[in-house]
This record gives sequence, C-alpha cells and structure tokens, in this order.
Amino acid sequence: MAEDDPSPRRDGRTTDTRQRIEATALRLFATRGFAATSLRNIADELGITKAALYYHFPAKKDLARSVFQPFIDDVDALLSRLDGRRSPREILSAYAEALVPHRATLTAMLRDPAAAVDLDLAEVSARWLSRVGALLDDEDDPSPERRVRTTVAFGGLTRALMLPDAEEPATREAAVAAAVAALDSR
Amino acid sequence: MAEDDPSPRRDGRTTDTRQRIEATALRLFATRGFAATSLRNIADELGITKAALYYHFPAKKDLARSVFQPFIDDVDALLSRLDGRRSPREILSAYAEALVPHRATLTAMLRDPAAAVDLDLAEVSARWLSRVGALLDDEDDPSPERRVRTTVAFGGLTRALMLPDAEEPATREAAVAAAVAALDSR
DNA sequence: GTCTATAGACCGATAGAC
DNA sequence: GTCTATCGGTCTATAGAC
Repeated sequence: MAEDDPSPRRDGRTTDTRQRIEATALRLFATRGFAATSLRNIADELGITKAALYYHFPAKKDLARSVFQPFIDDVDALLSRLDGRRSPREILSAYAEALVPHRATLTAMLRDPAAAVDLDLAEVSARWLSRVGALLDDEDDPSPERRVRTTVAFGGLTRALMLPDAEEPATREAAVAAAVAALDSR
Repeated sequence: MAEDDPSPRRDGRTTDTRQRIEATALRLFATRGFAATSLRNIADELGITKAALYYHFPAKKDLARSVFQPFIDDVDALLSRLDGRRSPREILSAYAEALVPHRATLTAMLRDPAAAVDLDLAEVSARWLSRVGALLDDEDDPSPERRVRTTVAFGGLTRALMLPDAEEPATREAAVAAAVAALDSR
C-alpha cells in the first residue's frame, strides 16, 4: 500500500532530497494552497535553490503529481475493495481508515481547486464522487433528502479526519459513528 | 442585513460596474481560489482592462475585502444573536439560515487559506471557531469525542450548504436534522 | 471611467559551470 | 547534485492621456 512517507525508487536507492522536497511541498500545498506555493518557497525552506528542484522534478506539475499520487492510488484501491455490497458503516469506516495516512494530502486537494484543474485531478475526483455516491445510495429511499444526508455524513467525516488527533482510533470511531447517525437521521 | 447582492453606495447612487466587478471576483475566487485569480482574469471576463479595476478598488486586497465583508458581517451578527442559551438544533439551524445567502463566499473562504492570511481573516475565523465551539459545548459531556461530533456536525452541515439546491427549505431542514443526529450520536 | 503604456517584482523553467 | 545567471512571461500597481 502506498504511503505519503519515504519510499525507495525503482533502482532501490533512496533519494533523501527527493523525499524532503515532496514532504515540504505537501506541507506548503496543504497550508497555503498549490497556486500560492512557489518553487522558491519550497527551495528556501529546504535551504537549496530553485534550480536544484528542477534536477529532481522536470516541472512543478510533476512534483505535485508525485505528491498526490500515493493518495490517488489508495483511494482507487479503497473503491475497488468496496465494490460489493457493504453497509454504510463499513463504507464510512473503510473510508476513514484509508484516508487517515493522507490527511495532509486530503487537505491540500480539497483546498485548491486550481491544482485539481492543472493536474487533471478534476476527472479523478468526479469519478470518486459518483462511485461513492452509488455505494451509499439507498434504493429504499431515493429522495433528494437522502443525498443531503450522505453529503453531511461524508463532508463531516472528511472534516473530522483533519482534526489533530484523527490518528487515534477512538477519535475515528466517534467520527464514523457520528457520520452514520447523520446518514440514518429521519 | 448585508447581502452578496447589489447594494447602493453611501451617496445613494448605484455603481453598476463596481457590483459587477465584485460579483465576477467572487465567482472566480470560489471556483479557482483567490491566489489563482488575477485582476486580468476578472477584467477580461468583464470586458474591461486591469487599470479600470484600479479605479474602483485601490488594490486586489481591497476588492477581496469588499467581497468578503458582507459575509463576515452576517456571521458576526449571527454570533451576537446566539449569545444566550440555545439548543444545538437552534444554533445549527440559525447557522444554516444565515449562511445560505453567502454560499459562494463560504466556498471561496474555505478553499483559499492564502486569502485568509493575506486579508487577516485567519484571526476572524479563529474567533468564530472558538465561539461556535463554546456554543455547542455540552457541560454534561466534555469528552474529546464530543468535539469530534461537533466537527462532523458543523463540517457536514457546511458542506451541505454548498449543494446546488441549498436554498430550498427542505434541503436545509434535512441537512440540519442530519447535523443534529451527528451531534447526538453516542 | 476607461484607456495605453510601463515599472518593478516574482513566476516557472533552462543553460552551463563545478 | 547543486550552484549562478538568465530568459520570457505574468503579476500587482501606477502614470498620464482622453
């Protein structure tokens, strides 16, 4: 399973600088947004020059892709895993588990719509949204209000995953329980 | 009560161009983000030049302030109104009512952290968060999980307010009901 | 009120030395 | 693998004509 954390390259050697660039970029993307983060900002924080960044990544777009890819892969894997019939609780719980390691990435993606457009992630998230919507659909209740409840449940759970203590199981369980309650409200 | 919609100036005359600039700016801020929206983008959509914008607003910051101010004023008014003891349902419902006219502004503010920093809105939203947190606090349940539930409720409700049909009372009621359920889950 | 023209800073990206 | 130096482009903002 992919992670935001260090990973070896195809040739087996670990490139420390590359990882540090990705980590710093992710942190700045999440706090300032993609468009507002310049390569100079990233380089300055690392104590290197802009030109050095271009040795590791051919363009800003490629750096961003590299930062977002593990997140994208894990969400795709999650959606494949959830293909069959599952209860809303199982779906929301699996969603929370899968996304916790990618909290910073999640924040960055939700915040900056420009990044989604630039990196062709708009198509990716549209695909996610329709699949997730289908997973939580309830054929016994096809009302518009059902869609509102799924929005509250998913939006609220996603927000809770950004809390500082979201890694703690108790926090995650409480968040999932609250999301399930929102979904079942009537 | 302030609105995102046209409003007369102090001298009584309506300045159509000024309003059109604000409306276009808000739309672009909400879709692309503040940092990724240049004055040239705004001017082009209006069929005028960048320099013309500077006749109406001395700086980009001032344009942004003008765009966000009605939203800020209405939230401040809401918080004052909610000073006394209210039920969670009343608080969440009042929150939804107050923010519906400002959906686009809300989207823009949530999305772009750079705007919040540039415009000193970070202090504003921090103030909101602590007051809102206090309003929803439950002295019978001061557990960390309570805080998680308020996050799910508020985050989910806010997300639902961005739905295309959020102006419809039925949608709003369903969203508030779902948020209340999340808050009461145990 | 809107225009053309431009200043000055910063952007992403490249060339080439070491 | 990191540097200095620089390119062309865009940004915010200003000056001044109409």
